[in-house]
Amino acid sequence: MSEASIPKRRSASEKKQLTRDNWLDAAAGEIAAGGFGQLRVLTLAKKLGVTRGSFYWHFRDHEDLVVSFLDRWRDRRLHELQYWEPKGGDVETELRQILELLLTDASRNIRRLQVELAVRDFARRNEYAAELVTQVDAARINQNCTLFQRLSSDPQHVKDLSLLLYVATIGSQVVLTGKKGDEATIQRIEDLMARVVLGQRDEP
Amino acid sequence: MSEASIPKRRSASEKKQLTRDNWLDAAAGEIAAGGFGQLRVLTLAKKLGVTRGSFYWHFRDHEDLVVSFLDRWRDRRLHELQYWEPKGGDVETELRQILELLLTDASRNIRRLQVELAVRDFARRNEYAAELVTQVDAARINQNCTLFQRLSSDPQHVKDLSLLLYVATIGSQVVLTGKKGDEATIQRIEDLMARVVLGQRDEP
DNA sequence: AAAACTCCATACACTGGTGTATTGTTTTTC
DNA sequence: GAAAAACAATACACCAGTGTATGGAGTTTT
Repeated sequence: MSEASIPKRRSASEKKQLTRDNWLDAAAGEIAAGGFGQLRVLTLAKKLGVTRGSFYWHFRDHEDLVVSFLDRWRDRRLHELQYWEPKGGDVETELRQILELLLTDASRNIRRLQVELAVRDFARRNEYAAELVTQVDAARINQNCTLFQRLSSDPQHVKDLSLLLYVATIGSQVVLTGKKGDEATIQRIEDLMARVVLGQRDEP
Repeated sequence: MSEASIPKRRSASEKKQLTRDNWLDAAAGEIAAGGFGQLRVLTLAKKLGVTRGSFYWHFRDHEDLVVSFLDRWRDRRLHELQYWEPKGGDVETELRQILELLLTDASRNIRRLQVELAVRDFARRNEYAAELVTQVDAARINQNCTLFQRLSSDPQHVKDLSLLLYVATIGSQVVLTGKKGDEATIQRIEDLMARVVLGQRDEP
């Protein structure tokens, strides 16, 4: 596999040849909608306007697709963390930024959220997926520690706070599944969370 | 057909006749292990030592099984709430009890937890399941409001606190998926959560 | 004890999905 | 511009699973 390959194909409905990534993108749609259990090669092919003959050229089999998808997901989730570096400012605004990123922004990108929940669910019965999810979780939790270090000097307390923030955001994403009043609710959680965390300023 | 050579009924083990609930219990196992997508009539029958002929006497079809299972789940989750009524005592011990119930206890009962997560996941692509989950969520969140009313006089703040506690517990259950060090981690979240909530005592 | 009811087995028709092999059609590359 | 490589269609063999029809075997009712 040489790099320097500029994918110049965009298949909407015209007859352009597909790439591995096109299949993975299509898979993302299916996974977001129905989870890994509903991921069908046949459906994907139909969606892409080709037959399964194409699929089995790009992928060894169904499992290859799943593993490739998971790998790409992990890589992207880890890579995007570098863009979330705190922009500076005082602790409160920085916290606000992170909260908005984790809660409000995340809840808007429903496709991405659906995929994440699907991966998480799949991880409960798939060793490999579980491993990747663990990596991503650890990286994300670790990410926020740098912020919380400015709130407390106790390293254990810092880790706990970061973890609490993380489980709260994940829980929000699981419970508030795109209903109507969820936007406002998430906003309230965000506010409360900020209040709660700032109330934890060094007092062990 | 020669005269009875192989004992047909309860051939391997002394089996009484099955009831609808037996099938639902078996379904719970499958759902906990693989989610609703992996729920197979054939597998269930094999597990129960019978053939599908039995199933189609107890249930109209596969969907009937799913709906029945969901209904039973909802009923049980709503019903059990009445046993979680606060036993009295001061606010702190009461909060401790609830936290222990929601976090530590819940994480021990992994079968129950697996089913709940599976139902939640299924709810993302099934209207009916989504409706039931919403009911259960609302009931549980409402449950804790009575406690938090003793912490704050602002009804909105009470609801927010209850919601935060709830999403944090759900998030914990999703993230901490039965790994090794999770017991201790959950304990720490429990402590921190208590600290955080008590720190929210009426301060407008 | 015969009838009736309850529960389960067997056999069959059918659907939807995977994977493989072979051939056909585009693009690259030389 | 022809050979080679990349991509896709077609046909096939082959499951795994659902649902139905029907015929039992056990149990209860009359």
